[in-house]
Amino acid sequence: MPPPSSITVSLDAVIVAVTDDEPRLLVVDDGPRAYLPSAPLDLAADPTLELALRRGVEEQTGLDVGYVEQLYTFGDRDRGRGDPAVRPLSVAYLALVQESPPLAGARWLGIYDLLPWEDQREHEPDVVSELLGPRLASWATDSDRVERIQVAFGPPWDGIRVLERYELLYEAGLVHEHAIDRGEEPRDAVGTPMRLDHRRIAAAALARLRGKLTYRPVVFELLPARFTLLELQRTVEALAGVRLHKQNFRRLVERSGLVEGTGERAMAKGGRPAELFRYRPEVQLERPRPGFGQPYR
Amino acid sequence: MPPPSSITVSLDAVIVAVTDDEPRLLVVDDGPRAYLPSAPLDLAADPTLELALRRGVEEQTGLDVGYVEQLYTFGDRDRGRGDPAVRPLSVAYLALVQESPPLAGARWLGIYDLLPWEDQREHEPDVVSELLGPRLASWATDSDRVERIQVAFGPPWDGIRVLERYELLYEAGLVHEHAIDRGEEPRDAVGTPMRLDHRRIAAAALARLRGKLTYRPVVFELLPARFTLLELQRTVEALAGVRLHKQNFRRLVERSGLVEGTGERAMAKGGRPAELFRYRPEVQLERPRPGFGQPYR
DNA sequence: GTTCCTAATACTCATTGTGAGCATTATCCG
DNA sequence: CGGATAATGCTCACAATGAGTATTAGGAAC
Repeated sequence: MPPPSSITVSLDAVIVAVTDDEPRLLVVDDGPRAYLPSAPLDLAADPTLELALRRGVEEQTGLDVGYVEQLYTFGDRDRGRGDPAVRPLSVAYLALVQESPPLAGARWLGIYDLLPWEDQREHEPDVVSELLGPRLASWATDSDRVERIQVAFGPPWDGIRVLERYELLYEAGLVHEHAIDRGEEPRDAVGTPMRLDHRRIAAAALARLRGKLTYRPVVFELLPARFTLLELQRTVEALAGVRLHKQNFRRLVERSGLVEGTGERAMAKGGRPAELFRYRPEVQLERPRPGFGQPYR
Repeated sequence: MPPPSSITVSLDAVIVAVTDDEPRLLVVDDGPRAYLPSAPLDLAADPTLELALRRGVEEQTGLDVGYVEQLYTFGDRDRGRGDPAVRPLSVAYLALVQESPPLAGARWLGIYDLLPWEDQREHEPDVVSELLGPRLASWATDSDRVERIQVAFGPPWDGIRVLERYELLYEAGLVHEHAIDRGEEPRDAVGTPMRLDHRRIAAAALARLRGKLTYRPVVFELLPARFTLLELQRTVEALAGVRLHKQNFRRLVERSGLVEGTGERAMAKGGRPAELFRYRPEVQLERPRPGFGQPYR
């Protein structure tokens, strides 16, 4: 097999929304496994990488994404399974939107369908301890593996280590891509697989998002202009993958200056009606790193 | 001018060390302005991007870098000034090392020579308020600019917004690259310029490093195996660009579990001899985000 | 219209963490 | 021996955090 003789650059987008307290990302169907919206870099048409991405996403999904940030560039030799004469380079972006119906061919897919172990909001049927725990334990044949598992999966659980966890599960053969990449028959594994390394890219995106949440007011990109504090909390929880203590969350949010009450109240759905709040962009002028820094258990 | 017909991918490295309480980066001299060590991606020889980078750095500077992490990919049309038929794509990496003498042609350059306004450790001749303040003020002709300046330069000062500040100064014409990029004669501007957009890349690296400092034990990559708490503090201060309260810093560090005392003491240089400490990697097994989270004024 | 149910909001409280200093101790240099 | 210079120890007021308990306001069931 000759070495690759040319490079292709594609822009791949992890477009995230949170609906019904579930974080989702936009995928495109083609064949057995979904993939991320993607655009080849058009040297003539695209003055910047970000514009190339926006154009591609628009064409492929009909979405006009607002907040966009570059995530990571993937370019390892073994990442593709396509033409060996071409080396695919993928510049991945993270975009945040509010969910809207996409063009035919595209659809929203729950991030925790891809990465079920990342959802630690409910303790009951914990994928980690029930399913992965035993299998990881039997894979952990040396102290290095034992330690990596402990760092990645805790305790203490560190929400930000999404990519570390995915890569560990890949190595341990507990995600389908492991088998697929080596042409084997996929055996029992966890979560919905995607094409190529797109699930890894999604993991990188979730990691970045969880990190950013703590020091930049990015959640508001995912929320409507007005929202209740509980909606805000549920959205943060959905992304962080953990439950928060309601009263303490409210306390923090209110004194953080991130939001301000409008006098209006939301129609009650089951209980006392809540006040509607809106994001206060001026917070950026007042505090150094406005965000939802860690816990609030 | 025809559109570019081919893509070149280069790997650029921001290699950082801290010596004499000054953060430095490794640059290569060639012509009037220095540039970052860089390697073209060799499709045949390099299985992964990171390996390509390591190979390139080795060849160009003789350095074997340890800690490496991908930073950002730059690929905008206007970033080069070279052959218009080629679109340069640069995948930038951040590497952390302890300073050692490089090959001829390469040398260490103080990061705050590049970005003087980022050093807020001494208040006296503050580049921001003295020099940049007035010039930015006269550039701030609309409320959007006023606000961006306020967010970027504070108060409150946010150490992490390095890139924002550089880009603002670029737009305001206060760094040499602004003039150079448009073929004008460089007029009065601040800091040592670099080739192409390499100073911007350095700014991105410093931003990343400052962020990472707060939640991962990366400083220890820059320190010898044994160090005093003051050396640790000075290194953190050098990177963060701010002074910290000594006793409080010690308190935090000691109870963080990041380090442990060896019984040894450093030879005194002026005062009571300090105990030598070493990094405790096990901290990763115990605490979720071990680092030097924010202030400690 | 009472009674329940559910969620929003208000408050309390013990504990820990932070920002600022003062005090004491150990070496080196004259 | 008397500074000068750091390293270390300790205190203190105040803010932030983790966990609860208590109260209030609508909608729906009876």
